[in-house]
Amino acid sequence: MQDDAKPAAPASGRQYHHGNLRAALIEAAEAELTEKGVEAFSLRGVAKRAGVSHAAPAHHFIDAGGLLTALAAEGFTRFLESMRAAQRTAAPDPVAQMNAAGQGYLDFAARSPALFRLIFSSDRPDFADPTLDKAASASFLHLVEGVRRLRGDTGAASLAGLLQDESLMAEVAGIWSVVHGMADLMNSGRLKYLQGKPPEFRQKILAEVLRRLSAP
Amino acid sequence: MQDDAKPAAPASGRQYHHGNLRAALIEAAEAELTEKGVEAFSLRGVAKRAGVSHAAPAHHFIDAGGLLTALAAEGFTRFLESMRAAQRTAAPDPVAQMNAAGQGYLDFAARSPALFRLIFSSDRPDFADPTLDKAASASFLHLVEGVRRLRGDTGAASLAGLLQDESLMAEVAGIWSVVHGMADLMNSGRLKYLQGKPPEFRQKILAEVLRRLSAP
DNA sequence: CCTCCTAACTTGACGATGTAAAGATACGAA
DNA sequence: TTCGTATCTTTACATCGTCAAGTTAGGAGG
Repeated sequence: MQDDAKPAAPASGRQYHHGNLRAALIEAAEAELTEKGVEAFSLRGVAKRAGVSHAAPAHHFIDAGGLLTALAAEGFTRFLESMRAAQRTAAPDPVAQMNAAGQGYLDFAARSPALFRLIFSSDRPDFADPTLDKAASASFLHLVEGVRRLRGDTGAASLAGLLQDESLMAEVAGIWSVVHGMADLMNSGRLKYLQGKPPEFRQKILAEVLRRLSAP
Repeated sequence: MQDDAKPAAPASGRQYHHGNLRAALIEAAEAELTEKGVEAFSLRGVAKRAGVSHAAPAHHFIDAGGLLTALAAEGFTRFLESMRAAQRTAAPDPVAQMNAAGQGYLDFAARSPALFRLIFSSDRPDFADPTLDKAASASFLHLVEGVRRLRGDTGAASLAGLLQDESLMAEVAGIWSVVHGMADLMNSGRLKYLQGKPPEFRQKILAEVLRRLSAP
């Protein structure tokens, strides 16, 4: 009889203490999100997936938005990791790195469309939440640093200082906009033309656009 | 006694025949959307706004998605008109025209954020609907024509022909991506930096990006 | 003018949803 | 061993979208 394994699922029937319900709920929430989409997401459906009663989530998250907030934080972490992973396989020069980051951005959107929509186009996550705010800011800072290397800006700088550099932020806004726009249009299916094409195609377009944007 | 005015609201209490409920529902739906957002949109709330029973919409739209589909079609029409309006006040050369179209794009997103999210980031409207498809395609074609003028492409061409022009479509995808990305990031509040700035600021960024993208 | 057909709208009901309140259980400290 | 408390279940309620059946009114045909 499963003695010390802290079984995630009861051997028969139910058990009161799940052991690690919070993490299980976040995992179930992602499955629910992937299958139903952000707009049809159901908290009771998540509970069912995790094998607990429909009111169990309330003890780990204040409400449905709270669960989606936690999931969004996890989403941003994976989003950043997707960019980093792509950059690891690329040449070390700033242009190649920025290009790879963009590819990682698009990869994430293609691989986790529901999560992408949750973190970029939903009102439900609470961005005042410290955990989510930290995860989102980390992604933003990663982009800013990439642009700084692109411009040859050297040395460390405070976040407040970076935000006041109008020239830098204008370039950040421009570059982020292209990449995000392409990802979002692909993801929502509004740019049907991009959908049928192989990944190399969007890569070529993105590379060309970034090349023009980062030209002196 | 209001004889031929076809009053939209009953003089006292309710009346069975509204007269023009379909249009009134679409109008009410936009108000509901603006106040509650796409994700908290309620069909019963729309009915209440229009002053009819909760089941009345069913006789004009198959379901909630049907109403949102009609509203999305109207949204695309206004979206296109917003671009056209901005272009009318601009110089006639292709570059200025494309710039103005981009400004109209951003203006629409800023003025009608809920409608913008409905037409670009929601699964609820049914894009297989002929009316919505026509409205969405009109906006897309408008963009393609603008890019063609930018490239100096002359003469008429079939839609099928344009879609097969890889070089053209790549440029369309690039330009649309920047403008859309900037609009979406502003709209969702994910690029906080852009939010506080005056409209002229985003105009300058967009103009600079478009200039680089349309350079030979 | 009257009748009646039918579209337009209301009423009532159903299952599903999010969340609050109260009860049940089991872990862990004393 | 006892007991406090965190964890989870059960029950309950308001609200949601949608279906079915009933009610009203506008208009065509006599």
